[in-house]
Amino acid sequence: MGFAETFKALSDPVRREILMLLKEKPLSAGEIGSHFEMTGATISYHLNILKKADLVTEEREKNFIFYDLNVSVVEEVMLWLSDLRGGDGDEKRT
Amino acid sequence: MGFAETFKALSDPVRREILMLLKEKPLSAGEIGSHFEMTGATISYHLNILKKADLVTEEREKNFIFYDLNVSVVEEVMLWLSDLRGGDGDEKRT
DNA sequence: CTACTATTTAGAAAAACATCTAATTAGATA
DNA sequence: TATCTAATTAGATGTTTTTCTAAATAGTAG
Repeated sequence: MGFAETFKALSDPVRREILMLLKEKPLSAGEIGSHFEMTGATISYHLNILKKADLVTEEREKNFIFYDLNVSVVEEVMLWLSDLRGGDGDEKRT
Repeated sequence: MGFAETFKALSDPVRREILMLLKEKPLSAGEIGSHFEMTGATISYHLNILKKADLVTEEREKNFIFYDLNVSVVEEVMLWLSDLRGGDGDEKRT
């Protein structure tokens, strides 16, 4: 997978907002798009980046494609940060 | 501060490696540079981005400038991710 | 099969980024 | 003060990113 891709994906405000929307429930590309002042093509571009980073999954249903947050990758990032922070849980002892 | 700056800073592999080096102990710009195949100017550029994102602090000592990891910002990012993941700790109940 | 709807792909253009070399600053020491 | 060392700033350049419009795909429904 690679943290490069993941952090790159997380580094854009639009993509972070998309993820926050998906936190509530899966949404179609169109529904996601309606939250932004951007063309569908641009939304598609961002969704593709999120998909490549494995931060979202997609599922086709009828004429729509629903996107959903992939929590496990979010947790991997948290682990990386946890490692960076030092130790990996609640540091208490010397 | 803004997550935009922070995630952008984290999105580069060189900068992530710098942070990992600083996790162990504070280092001078020169010491950091010696870990990479890059000019000092480029390292300085990256350090500046990390500094603007508040991910590192700097401290002058004699002729050197020592950089250190700022753990508290790392923790803020973890909180954001935690929120994204849903709930904020160990989800257990329905 | 045709037409409609949802979404993606292609190509272009502007802005941001990462890197280099050369020049500059700031502090330390002779 | 002159010079040496550590690091930053300036300016240039090639690459990547974000965004758009227009065209293509894919699946639905008549």
